[in-house]
Amino acid sequence: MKKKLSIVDIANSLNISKTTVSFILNGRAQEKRISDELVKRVLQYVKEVGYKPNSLAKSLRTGKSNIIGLLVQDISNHFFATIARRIEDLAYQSGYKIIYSSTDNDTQKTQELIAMFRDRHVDGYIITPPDNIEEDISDLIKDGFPVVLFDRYLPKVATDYVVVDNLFSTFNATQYLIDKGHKNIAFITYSSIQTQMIERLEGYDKAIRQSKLKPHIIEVDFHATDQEILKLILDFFESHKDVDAILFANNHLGKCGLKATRKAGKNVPGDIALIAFDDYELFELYTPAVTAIAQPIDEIADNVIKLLMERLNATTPEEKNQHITLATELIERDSSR
Amino acid sequence: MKKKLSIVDIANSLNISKTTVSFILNGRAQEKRISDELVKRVLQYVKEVGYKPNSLAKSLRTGKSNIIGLLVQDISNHFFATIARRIEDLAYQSGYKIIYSSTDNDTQKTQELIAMFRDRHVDGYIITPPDNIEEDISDLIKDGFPVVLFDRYLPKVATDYVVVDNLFSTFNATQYLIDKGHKNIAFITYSSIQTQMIERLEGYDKAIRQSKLKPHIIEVDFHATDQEILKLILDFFESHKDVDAILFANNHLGKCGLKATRKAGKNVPGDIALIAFDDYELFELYTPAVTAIAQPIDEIADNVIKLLMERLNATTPEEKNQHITLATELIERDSSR
DNA sequence: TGGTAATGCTAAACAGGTTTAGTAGATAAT
DNA sequence: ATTATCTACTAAACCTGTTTAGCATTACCA
Repeated sequence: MKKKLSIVDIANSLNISKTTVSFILNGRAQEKRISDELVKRVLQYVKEVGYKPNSLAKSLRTGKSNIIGLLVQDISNHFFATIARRIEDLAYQSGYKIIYSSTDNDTQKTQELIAMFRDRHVDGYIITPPDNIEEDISDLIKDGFPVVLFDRYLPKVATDYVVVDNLFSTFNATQYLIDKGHKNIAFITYSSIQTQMIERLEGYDKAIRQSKLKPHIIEVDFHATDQEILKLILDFFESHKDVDAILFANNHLGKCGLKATRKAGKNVPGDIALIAFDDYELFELYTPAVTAIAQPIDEIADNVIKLLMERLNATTPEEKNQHITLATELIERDSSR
Repeated sequence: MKKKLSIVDIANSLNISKTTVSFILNGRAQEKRISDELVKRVLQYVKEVGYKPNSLAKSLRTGKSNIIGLLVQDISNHFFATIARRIEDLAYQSGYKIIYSSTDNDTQKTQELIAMFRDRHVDGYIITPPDNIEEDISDLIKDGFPVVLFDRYLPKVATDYVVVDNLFSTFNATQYLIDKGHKNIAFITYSSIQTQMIERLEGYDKAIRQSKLKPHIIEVDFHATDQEILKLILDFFESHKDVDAILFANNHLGKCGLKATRKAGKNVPGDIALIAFDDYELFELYTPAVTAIAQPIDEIADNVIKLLMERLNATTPEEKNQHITLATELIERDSSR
């Protein structure tokens, strides 16, 4: 176990001061009038012995870490995992590392994670906020940290965020079902006060109202198990034999819905048409293939990183917040024909 | 933006030395003979003002970070995402945080990530090693860092690891197909020198040989796109009309295989029986439901953390390595009946 | 009563960088 | 000749903790 080199070792070996080494390694040689000859000697030697500055010491002094904290609802969910993966790659290209963790939509856990990130001096935050986290996010912003939210936003907190046009997405999908002649269209969602869920409900509601149809809304508790969701849907089928189409508010509910329709022996789309929010590998291969509202995953990640990088590179704190709303795409497959 | 408190602020406010504060906060009060009365006062005050020690400074001095570095092949893959998620939860319970990143099976990227982890003073490593990473892992171990591998191992490097019984898994699945009367069983795998892939191939090969059947092996390049894999399989169908069963070496190949059989218009399991390695949500809902070799995801995560914690808590470096091999389960569904 | 031990606490060094303030010597300006 | 300016560096402070070594007191014992 060879001992790690420190900047002092480098300075001593070259008989110069560590200050000089530090200036050179941080590209401030010109500014500090270090001779080109010495700069060359130092860089050469540093490369030769493979010296890497200790980033803890660096962060301790500068307060910067080149690390971005990413908090997603659940990293084992395909939607978040894919976005996280792309954000990781993009950040890496800009010289930033990512630390990520899952919030589980749990406020307390999220608070602890934010505390840990602060403690670790992360330079910026990317968050899918759970409920009641407004104050913690506000504190971050007040203390000057760049924060970008995505998937949903906090109406009471002024931040940058990237979302999709949820209202139009479900409005459009519902209208599509209406145009196909469906009269009793149900909407299965989580009971949630998060913006994305509220907007999706509103989109459905708007289309239903416009056509003067009767709304059928099932709200599932966020903590319900798959079994419970399944039962809820089956019971709904039992009590609403006339329902001829269902729109699911996210991919997990969609998956449970597929199991339920199968279990109920319903013919899709003959007895009942289905549309899910969030496309999913499963949906293309399912029989029948499932129509889905696809979110632009790559674009979401690209814009999140873009906003964050702008803030990180800004010399003066930008007052104005940027809100990016991306379009979704209704991918028509057999389950709704 | 209120300035963060430091240990000096605490010490000054209480008119005592920061050494005392440090001892108390690290539970060394008894050992250092600090009076109970003072301990109480300090703890009370610290709690009151919400002081949290700066962990960068702490890590800088102690060399410990309470962070575990987790390197998986691809965090957007369901198998790894689920394991990562559980490892995160378990580590959290033991007071450790996780930093994770995807290796992409890319040796250079992995080397850079290991360097970054070292730099950040992570206390231990959990890795699914890519090819040619033996030296870097050996260096970690030589330098005294706890390292646990999973999913695969490095025959030339003495480490702890957690794997599944790959050989028996594919042997068993192949034998199962043979017992069902299949005569021309193909095995689709990646051309890989990684232990898990080699063992899976061996298991298939052993069963085929024992029954004196003819092996049909398709090796796909790791970097092949889904389109290329699809084409490869379709071409294989074209040139091997007699194949009546396929065993896929992992879940991704399984998914491509499903698309291919559908595209080729094959009847499953009538024309061809299918078994995939790694269970997958998709497989249960597919028509017909896909038989799969399920890995014990939770158990893998549990054992990985167990081994790592043992090393982290050990006072003397343990010489002996622990190798844990877990059983898989063949989940029989319609695609192989 | 003098020496040892225990008690309760602290000054200073340290980890490894960055940054501020400044210095010695050469050159230019007055 | 003296002062100002520039060049090329550097000493020391700083970031915020932990750890080592040690210093007054008081207590104990022969």
